[in-house]
Formats: sequence, structure tokens, C-alpha cells
Amino acid sequence: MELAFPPFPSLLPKSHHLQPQPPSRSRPGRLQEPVMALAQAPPPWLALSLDEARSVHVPHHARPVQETRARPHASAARREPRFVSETKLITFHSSAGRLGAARKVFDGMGHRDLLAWSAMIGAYATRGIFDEVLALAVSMIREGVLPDRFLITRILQACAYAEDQRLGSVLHSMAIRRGFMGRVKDVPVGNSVLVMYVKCGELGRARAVFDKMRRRDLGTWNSMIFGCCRSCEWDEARRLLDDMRREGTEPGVVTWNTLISSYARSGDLDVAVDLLGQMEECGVEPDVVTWTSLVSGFVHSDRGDEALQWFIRMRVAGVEPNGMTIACAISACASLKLLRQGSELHCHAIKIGAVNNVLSGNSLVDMYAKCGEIVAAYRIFNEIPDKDIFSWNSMIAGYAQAGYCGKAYEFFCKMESYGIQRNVITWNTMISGYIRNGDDERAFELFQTMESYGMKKDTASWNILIAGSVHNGYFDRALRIFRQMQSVLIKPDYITILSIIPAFANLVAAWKVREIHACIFHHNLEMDGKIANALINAYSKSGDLAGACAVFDRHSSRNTISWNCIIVAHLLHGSPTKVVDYFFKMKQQGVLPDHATLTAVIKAYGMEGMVSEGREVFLNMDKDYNVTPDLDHYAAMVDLLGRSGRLQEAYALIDEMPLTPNLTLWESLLTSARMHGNVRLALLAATEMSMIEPNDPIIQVVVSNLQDLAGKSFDVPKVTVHGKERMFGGVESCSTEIRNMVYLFSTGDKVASEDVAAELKLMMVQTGLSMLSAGNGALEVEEEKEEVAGLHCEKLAIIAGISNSPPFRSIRIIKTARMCNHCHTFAKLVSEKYGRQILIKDPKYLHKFENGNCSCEDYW
DNA sequence: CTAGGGTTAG
Repeated sequence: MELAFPPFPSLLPKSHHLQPQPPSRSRPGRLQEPVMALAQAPPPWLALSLDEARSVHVPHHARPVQETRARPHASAARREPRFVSETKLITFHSSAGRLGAARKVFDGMGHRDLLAWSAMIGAYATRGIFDEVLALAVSMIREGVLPDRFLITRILQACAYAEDQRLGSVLHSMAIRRGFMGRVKDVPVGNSVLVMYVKCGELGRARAVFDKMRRRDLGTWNSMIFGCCRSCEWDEARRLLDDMRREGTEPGVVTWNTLISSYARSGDLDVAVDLLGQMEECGVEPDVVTWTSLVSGFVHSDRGDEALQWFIRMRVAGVEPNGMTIACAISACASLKLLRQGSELHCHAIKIGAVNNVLSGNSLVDMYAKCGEIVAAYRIFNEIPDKDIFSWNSMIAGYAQAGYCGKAYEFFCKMESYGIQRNVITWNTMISGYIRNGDDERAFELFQTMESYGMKKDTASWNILIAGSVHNGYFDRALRIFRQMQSVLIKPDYITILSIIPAFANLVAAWKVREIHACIFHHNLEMDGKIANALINAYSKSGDLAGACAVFDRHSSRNTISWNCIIVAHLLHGSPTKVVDYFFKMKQQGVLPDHATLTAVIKAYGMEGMVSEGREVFLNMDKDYNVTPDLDHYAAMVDLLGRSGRLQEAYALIDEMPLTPNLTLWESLLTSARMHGNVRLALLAATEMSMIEPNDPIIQVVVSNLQDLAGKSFDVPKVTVHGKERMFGGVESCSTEIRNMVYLFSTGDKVASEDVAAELKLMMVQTGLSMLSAGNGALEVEEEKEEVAGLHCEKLAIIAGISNSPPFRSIRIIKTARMCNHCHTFAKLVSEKYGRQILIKDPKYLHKFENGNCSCEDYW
């Protein structure tokens, strides 16, 4: 046999291979001894190559052996190659990237001393394979070999990474017993113990170690500050910042970055920005990490526009972004759906060579997908060399969002054969994709089967079903899922609550709003602005204005949205005076009104008949609040003018406005024309509506009825009228809750018993309302005449409510079509004679009947 | 030997 060992072709510089081997060094006889016959035994020129390889990174603790005794050892190796060279070989293989080979040598060793363990553990540690480090450390200690001060820090690093506090504390006490702690030169050991406790979340123990350290370096302070930030001990972190300066250690970039990134990630962006200023004042230049922390903080807080501003500020400061920065900025574009800026960043990523980087690649996939560029997303995805779970999940989400659930499912299925294990998010993404595309069946099927694939459902899986059901209008299904979730002991979280609240925002769910409100406290969930606002909405829409006010009064950080919620609530409940009050209070507290606020205020002035005040707001909104009037404002103005009978003015406003009128706008005009009996204008408005929505049968009927009323002399385009059966899509119905049961009533339902008929007769007598008179003689065109269809459903519901629910309880009815005049009068009279509050919600208004009056002031 | 920035679902 010429050559006992393969010449390790790629491991050494070429010159070594080409160098003729000195005959004296090849001693095949010795090399073929059993121990050395291990496939990976050292080649004869090893000693030489190791000397050469000193420039290669070698773990620190192994270095003294090489450096101090390289020469004598090298010669010893030739005489006694077994023992010494095995450890060296481990180091050699490892530094050349052959971890498996190193491990083989290590496993084959008979006796393993500290140096061998250090070499092996170091090899894994430098590659971040911490599980292996921990496993080896445990066996080492079991074999009775104790780590020295160098090795112990490496193992502690692994403990910190894996959050293995048990082994960590063992090493901590070992370090104390062996005298590695407390002396000046032991700062590194102390640091690594400190970091271990910090990463394990044991801030108290970390603090104890910190306090005992005699000497501290910058890293010590940084680690301790990091620990405090992690545990949200912000005051303590700031105190440490002061302390370190007092003790003569100036905070460095990392110190500042730790604080800035922690504040930014926790959403305290003002503080983060303030710290940036302090940092610059101290003469420390912000680096990529600083800027990236800010950009990512703003992205995280859903403030993408500001994130991009900070990105620009960074470029102005002359700091070059790296892959991470670009990834964050692209993610900002994704959430803002800024395709152009996103593509610009794409170019930038190419320029700095970060496109093939998984990180920026993934955010590009996400960005293109969110901007609807699914082909571009796939192109990027395809070119990411090491696709990870994020790449696949983003791609699946992209296809699902674009409506290609089949394609998404294809990727969902094939990813595992590409070596990427699906995680919960993959499953959740797929489920949410199906539910968002209306395929509830497949969504539920996946939801049910995921556990049999060994994937545990998490809160998000449940949240998706709840949010999807609410979004698709299946409120009771959402509630059922919510209950089921609790019965299998999955705790609802912030998102669960936020998703389910809208399901209760209707009149029949009044008690459920209180229940969910209590649920927040029961589960100790964060009650933030979003939840508070959702609650205000839900309380007000379920008819509980007092409940809405209570939430509003209690919640501290009110923004424009909060004020809008309470303002709209009062508008809905017919308290226009309060709307104006809140409007002034809001401005007084320095909260800027937005377009929604102004719409509500104009409507409120309209309800109060304060035409000139309303008009003033409308005319000056651009100047005063920097809000350009949109269609909603024009509709509110038409409403305001129409209520006071200024129909021509209302029409002129529509005629002269710079926007194209929409359905709501014409509907407002139609309503005012109807209320004031102006057939001509009503027909005009209805005709315009029919041209916008030519296929809406209800509009067709309205037009047809108005044409009849206006007489044949009036020249209008002839509109085909659909059959009346189709007009209501069956029968108009409404629901109400009586003694915790929800009942459904349909127009024309047979009056079931003699009792009810008698009750109705009695009510009629009591209220003095005749069955046939329609009240104020206004145009009745929006619903079928009662004589034809039978008794209207809300009358049935009112009768049932009055005779079956406890006295003084309010009667709450939700209906799908708008109220007719007769029912409206009936409800007013009943509310007075029977002393009951009656709430009836139709698609446009909430009518609150009390003491013979309605909150809509008979204009709806 | 120790310290800082990251992308996906609801």
C-alpha cells in the first residue's frame, strides 16, 4: 500500500499537496498500527501543517498548548503520535470545517483529558451547536473531568442559549468552588454566569452575581442592563446606566443599542428616540444596529411610514444598511403596500448583495405578495438558496391572500419533501387562507386534522376561526367556537377578545358585551385603546350607551378613534347635543378631529337643526382641520340641509360638488325628499341610485312606486321592475331576545293564538292608532304595504316582547329592512303607554323609543 | 470569555 491515508485534498493550501513528501516522514510501518488505522489518523505532515495553520481560528483555550509547546510537541508527536496528536487532530479537523471527522476521532479516543474535551466542545460551541455542547459537558463532568476557567465560560454560553438553568447553576457553584469567581482576572467567568441567569429569566440571581463581582467591564454592565430591559425593569436599567458612568465606565454603542432596541421593541418609541439623542450627545456614533432597532421598532408598532423616515434618516447620516435593515424597511413597505418603494429597496438589496440573503428575501416575498404581485413574490422565493420556514409560510400566505388556495395548498403539501417542517404558523396560515376565501369547510377540516399530524393548536388557530366567522357574519358560530375554546382550556388572548367583540355589537347581545368585558379582567388581559374602542362600539351598538360611556371615561390613552367611537355612539343614540359637547372637549384636550369626527358633527348639527353651525364646520374643515371633504361629508350636509327642508340647496350641493356622487349620497337626498313629500326630487334621487346599482331589486321597486306617484306625465327612463317576491329575498324578518332566548319573527307570520290577537287589539285601542292610517302622510315606498303582506314583523316582536318579558326591561329588535311609518308610530305609542324602552335597529338607524318619542326625531 | 438589530399567521 503506497499511501495509507487519503491526502485530505481540500483541507490544505495547494502547496502542501504539491510538496514532495520527505521520505523520512513517511513511515508506513508505524502508521499501520491498530490505533492509527482509524480512518482519520494524522497524516505524516500534520505537525508541519498545524504550525502553518496557526492563522486559522482556533478556540482560545486550546491555544496555550499549541503556542507554548508547539515545537517540543511537534517532535514528541513523531515519537508518540497516539495521545497528543489525537487532540490536535480534533482541533485541526474542526478548524478545517470537518466537524464529523473531529467527532469520530474524539469518540475513538480511549482516555480523554481536559484538552480533548475542550477541543471537542469548543468545536461545537464556535458553530453554535449548543445542544451538543451541553450533552458533552454533562458526560465530561460524569467522567470526572472538570472544566477550567476557559471551558466553563463556553459551557455557560451554551446554557444561556438553551436556557438550561439547572446545568448553569451547577457550573456556577463549580466556578465558585474552584475559585474562578471574584478575582480580577475572572471577569469573563462572572460575565458568562451573569448572562446565563439573564437569559434564563432569573434577574434576581443575575443581580446577585453582578453585585458580588469585584471588577466589572463594559460587557458586565451591558449584560446587566440587557437583563433589566428583558424583564421590563426600565427604571433599574436607567439607574444602571447612571451607575456605570459614576464608576467610570462610559456606556458604549452596545449599551445604547441595548436600551434603544429594548424600548423600541416594547413600543416606547419616544423614549427610544430620546435615547438616540442622548447617545449622540455623549459622542457615541449610532451604527447600523441603532438605526435598525428604530426602523424595526416602528415597523413593529404598525408605524411603517415613520419606519421608512428613520431609514432615510439613517442614509442621510451616512450609515450603510445591511441585510437586516433592508429586511425591516421592506417589511414596512409590505404593511403599507408601497410597491414602488419596496421595489426600490429590492434594488438596494441587490446592490449590497443581500437579495439571496434569506432575511431580506423573505421580506421581499412578503412585500410582493401583500402588494398583489404574486408572480414577483414567487420569483424571489424561487431564488432564495436556503429557504427556511419563513420563506415557505410567506409564500403560502401570499398565494392564499391572492385567492389561490389550491396553489397555497400545493406548497403546504410539498414543503416537507424539501426538508422544511411545517410549524403551527404554516397550519394557521393555510386555515386562515381557506376561511378568508370562503372555504369554511376545508378550513375546519384542517383545523380538526392538525392534531393528528402531531401539530398542537395554539391560541392563534382558534383566533383565526373566530375572526373568520365574525368577518363572514357568522356571529353565533364565532361565539360557539369561543366557548369551545374555553372548554378545552385554551386561554383567550388579546386577539381573541378583539376578534370576538364585534360579534356582540348588536342589540340582541347586550349581556354578552358585559360578559366579554368581564372576561378581559378574568384573564388578566391588557386593556388597551383598541379593545376599549371596540368595547365602546359594542356597548353602544347593543343599546347600552351608559356602558359605552363608562368604558370611555375609564380609559386613559384616548386617541382620535376613541373620541370618534363615543361621538358616533351618541349620534346613534340620538343625542346630538352630546356629540357637539364631545367635539369641543376633544379639541380642548388637543386631540385632532379626523374625517369621521367631522362627519358625525355635521350630522349632529343637522339633527339639532343648527344649519349654519353645521355649514360652517363643513366649509372650514379644510382650513381648520386639514381634512378635505369627502363623500361622507357631502352626505352629512345633504342630510343637514334636507332635514330643515332646504331640498333645492341640498340638490345644488350634490350638483356642484367636485366628487362623483355615490349611493349613500343619493339615498340621503331620497330620504329628505321622502320626508318632505317631494316626489319629483325623490324620483330623481332614486333614478340616480338605480343607475349606480342597476341590479338592486329594492331600488327598482322604489323607482317604480315613485313613478306611479309622480304620474305618467313626468318623463323618466323606464325601469324594469322585478317581481315583488324577489325584492325582499323571501320575507322580511327580525329577531329579539326574550328571557335569554332569541326569537325570530317574519312579516306575515300567522298570529299564533287568540291571546296575541287580543293583545294587539288592546294595544291598538290603548295607543289610539288605527290600523290603516299611515301617520304623517309621507311617501311610503321603501317597504311593502302592510295590508298586502300581513302584519310587519317588528309589530309581532313588540307584542311578544311586551307580553312575555319582565316589566321595565327594554325590548330590543334587529331587523333587516328599514322601518315603515306605521310601525314607527306604533312603537312610539307603545313606548309611552306601556312605559317601556324599545330599541329597533334597521340597516341605517337605531331607533330608540322612549316616552312616545324616537331618537331619530322622526327622520330616517 | 461576555453585550445590541431579523422576516411569517390571528
